[in-house]
Amino acid sequence: MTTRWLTATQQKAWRSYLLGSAKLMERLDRDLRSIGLSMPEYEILVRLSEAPERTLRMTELAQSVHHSRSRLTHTINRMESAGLVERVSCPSDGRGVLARLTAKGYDTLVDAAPMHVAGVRETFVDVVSADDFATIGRAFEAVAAHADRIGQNRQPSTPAAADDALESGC
Amino acid sequence: MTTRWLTATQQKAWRSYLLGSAKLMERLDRDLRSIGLSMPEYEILVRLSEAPERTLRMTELAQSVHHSRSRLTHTINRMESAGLVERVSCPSDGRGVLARLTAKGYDTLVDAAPMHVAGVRETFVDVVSADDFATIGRAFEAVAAHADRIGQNRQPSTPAAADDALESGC
DNA sequence: CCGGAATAGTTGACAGTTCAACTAGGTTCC
DNA sequence: GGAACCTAGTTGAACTGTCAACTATTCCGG
Repeated sequence: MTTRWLTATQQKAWRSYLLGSAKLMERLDRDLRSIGLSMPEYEILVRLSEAPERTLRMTELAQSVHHSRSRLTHTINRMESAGLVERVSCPSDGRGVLARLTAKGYDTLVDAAPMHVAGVRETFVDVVSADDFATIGRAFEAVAAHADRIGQNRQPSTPAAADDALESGC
Repeated sequence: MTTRWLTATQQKAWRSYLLGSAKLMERLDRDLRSIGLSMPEYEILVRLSEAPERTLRMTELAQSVHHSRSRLTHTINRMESAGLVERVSCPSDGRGVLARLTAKGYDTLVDAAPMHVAGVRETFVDVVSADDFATIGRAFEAVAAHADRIGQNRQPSTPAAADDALESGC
């Protein structure tokens, strides 16, 4: 099968997306770093703050922020050293570990949230129209759902004979 | 000033965006990794392939893929060891270094591109409507442009007194 | 031209992520 | 009730990215 390359317009849109989202994340990360947090850590604080008892099983938390279990272990290690969370062993499952937000962790989130939300607004929400923002939300919801659907039984995506000349690599 | 939190709808859109784009990048990266490349490396190959002589100054290349100069140095080191690019000293500027795509680098790109483009389509372009995709392109173009504009003379974004209670950290 | 400032690129230490291997506690089923 | 298997979480090594410090060259004002 011959490759369906992106049109010039699609390619431009794709590159704008890559660039814009990189700059967006960069800015938000930089903001958070000024108070000693990173984006992934901030998201963990948010998820825990919303959970009953401000506590979640490691695996649930990992799924919720979409990290690997290993990555979460490392991150929680760092956050535990910083006193933001603590580990509690799970009463109902001997294998399980609960991550619980400490008071300090909660305070840190309360400190960080206004700045973070302001950053999200200033660099994103208030930069695009309300309609466009809603469209982005719907579109990426579909992207996430679709990724799950095909994520199951997927072949390694055709090792791909270079059956045609390079046209536009995106 | 009291924080303008995100509405529930905005928050949902924001989280969908975070999740969807994470899954998207994850998939594309995984595809490329099956032939020994990463997203950043792939983008470098593309930029070089499009440049006259398949050659760019390090700094131009860094700006083009939006990496720090340091990051580019490290990445080009790895790619040079892999034989994908080579360094040439710049004739017109004694400080300068040119990165040039090798034949092997070009072949690698020709191999990778069909799979990569197929991945971009399958997980993104063909998942959302053409209109939505165009909207995303325009929106993130604006985000990128705005980030540049405020990136210049920006105060560290108000260290922010926690002047109000936590409502929704995004 | 000479001295200071700016620019190009590299370096090495550190922080964060991934990956594969591992421990340990549950589940199933005969 | 125990063998085989599955799930939860951790570990450590390898890899990637960041940051601040450094070298080398060019630019610019006097």
